[in-house]
Amino acid sequence: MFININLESAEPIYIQLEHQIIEGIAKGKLSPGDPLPSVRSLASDIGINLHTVNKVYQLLKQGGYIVIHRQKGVVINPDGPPKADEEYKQNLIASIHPLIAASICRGMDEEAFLRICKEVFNEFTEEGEKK
Amino acid sequence: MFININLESAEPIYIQLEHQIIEGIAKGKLSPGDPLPSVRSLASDIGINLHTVNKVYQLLKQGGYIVIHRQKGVVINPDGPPKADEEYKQNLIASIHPLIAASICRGMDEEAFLRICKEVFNEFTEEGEKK
DNA sequence: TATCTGTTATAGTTAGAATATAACAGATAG
DNA sequence: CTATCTGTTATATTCTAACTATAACAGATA
Repeated sequence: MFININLESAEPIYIQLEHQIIEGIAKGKLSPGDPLPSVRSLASDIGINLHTVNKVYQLLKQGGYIVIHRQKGVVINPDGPPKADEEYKQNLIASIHPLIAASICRGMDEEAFLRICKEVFNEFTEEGEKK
Repeated sequence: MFININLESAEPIYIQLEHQIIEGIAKGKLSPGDPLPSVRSLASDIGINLHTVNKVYQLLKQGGYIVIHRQKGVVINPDGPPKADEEYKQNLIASIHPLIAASICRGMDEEAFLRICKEVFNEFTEEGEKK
């Protein structure tokens, strides 16, 4: 796997892991139908507890990113994650809100902020091409 | 004050308070030089502990949003917060990164994401006009 | 039968968040 | 001078989240 956990980070391990798997999907490193390691193997792989991995899998399942076949294993949702609905967008706005407020305070205008967003988008679409 | 804390939220009180003050600055409700309540009065105002308020003031001071005159009180930084530097932008990118990854997974394209950002920006610039 | 899967249960440690109470030093108003 | 305000520091406690550890269970598979 491409997982890289920073145990010193203030960001909880399970959040780091969740983000990296979601980013793996966004970049096309993980495609619908692809298998994910078992909770035990992934846990020993990155040197953490299996419960932490299980927690992440539950969150990803809840988010529609993965499907869990009880005794088969974990698979990236063959249908892909559900499309962004109104609830998702509201949460997204709530997350972006404080970032934009701080950026405005620090003298960034809309254009500068959007440029940064575009850069991040390019990072994903470019790496999607590579594969 | 315009502060509104949700004690039931999973988001820590001190984060909520910090965000709301920063948003107050971004919207022009708080202008450079404006005084902020003392840690004790604001704490009793919103029904929380003075140490929680003090923690927020320390964070805001560290971020350059406010200036603390030991026995006078707390004031919005007369020079305004420092401009966004490279470090700030890197942190901003790190914060936006997982949001964009999740949005891509959920079928949002760059245009849809930028539109939401623009909406949030309008919320600030519009309210800035009101004042 | 042995081994793998996710799942559940229980218990422990550690750290962060929030509160409570108290005290200190400098400034200010009476 | 005294009383009161300011931010600041210290100490202690409570509660929860995050993480780990060990064990067991049920279903599937080789």
